Amino acid sequence: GKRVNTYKKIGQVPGIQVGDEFQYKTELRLVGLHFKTMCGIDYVKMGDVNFATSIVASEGYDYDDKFDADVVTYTGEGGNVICKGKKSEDQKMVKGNLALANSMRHKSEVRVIRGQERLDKKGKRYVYDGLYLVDKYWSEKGDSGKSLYRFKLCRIPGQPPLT
Amino acid sequence: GKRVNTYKKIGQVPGIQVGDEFQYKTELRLVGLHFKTMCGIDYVKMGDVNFATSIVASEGYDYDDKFDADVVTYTGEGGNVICKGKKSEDQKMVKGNLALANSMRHKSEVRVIRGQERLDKKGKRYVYDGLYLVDKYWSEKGDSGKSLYRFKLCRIPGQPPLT
DNA sequence: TAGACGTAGA
DNA sequence: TCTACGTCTA
Repeated sequence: GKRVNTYKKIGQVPGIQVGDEFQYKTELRLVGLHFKTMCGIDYVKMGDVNFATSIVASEGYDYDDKFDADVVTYTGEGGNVICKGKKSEDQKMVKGNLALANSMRHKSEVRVIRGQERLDKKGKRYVYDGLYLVDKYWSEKGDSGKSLYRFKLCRIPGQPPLT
Repeated sequence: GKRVNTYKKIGQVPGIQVGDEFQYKTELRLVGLHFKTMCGIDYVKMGDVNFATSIVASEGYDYDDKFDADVVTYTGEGGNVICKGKKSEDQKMVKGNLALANSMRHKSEVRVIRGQERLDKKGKRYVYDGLYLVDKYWSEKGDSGKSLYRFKLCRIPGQPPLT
């Protein structure tokens, strides 16, 4: 079985290879890839600053993330509707969004896990795509009229090819 | 590793022993004990009738379930508040509640999984307690003033003792 | 589309 | 207490 990594860290995870697949988000925690059950951006505090450790990006979902060869365009977190009748809000540069911005500034590696819709459309599976660097980010208006963040991540060369 | 059971069935699950522990609710699905990620009552249709396959009962939680030696008193599902401002409602004899009532009438076995709060209070773990029969159920007023169902389940004799 | 005994962290 | 790219069935 896979080795269990309980320590949240930046960069490569021992025993995990590019292309490894997982059936549930909780498995990502068991192996040490991504410790947040429901959040797309995980991060850890180094000194006084939060750095992103990993993101879970999903194809063909509401978030409009894009996978283009070795470039991922990822939508920030926050601003979503919880209760019917409430409006969505502008995303803020806090928590996971701030951690990704910090990772860009310090050129800190970010693990990318790709959530793939299953063919039977029953849930997702998760594939480890390797290490990326945040190249830039910007804010734009979403379909709701509220602003959201986009992060452009570029895959670090020299890793096994994507499957 | 554990054998993977993908077929939802009533009664004993191959390879699973009383006392087996699991860290996440999704693991219960992987081994075939309980297929619903968030619902406490799982069930399967036999002919025209839904029968309960399993319940996940939790100590020291809002639900006021009781574990007393070989008797479990379990609270039905439904009636909960989703949005702030909405009132809770009376529980209805549908879905999981109906399945448990059917299991009682037909003396059909129900697996009981016990959700235990961890000592560090970070989430729960799940222990398989074995097979039970529904002895009776009734409706009562909850703290909210709305009615809820209680199911009394009795452990079938001859199984390994509870840990 | 909504509803259900999920989980961890801020 | 609340949010957050959960996950399945009816």
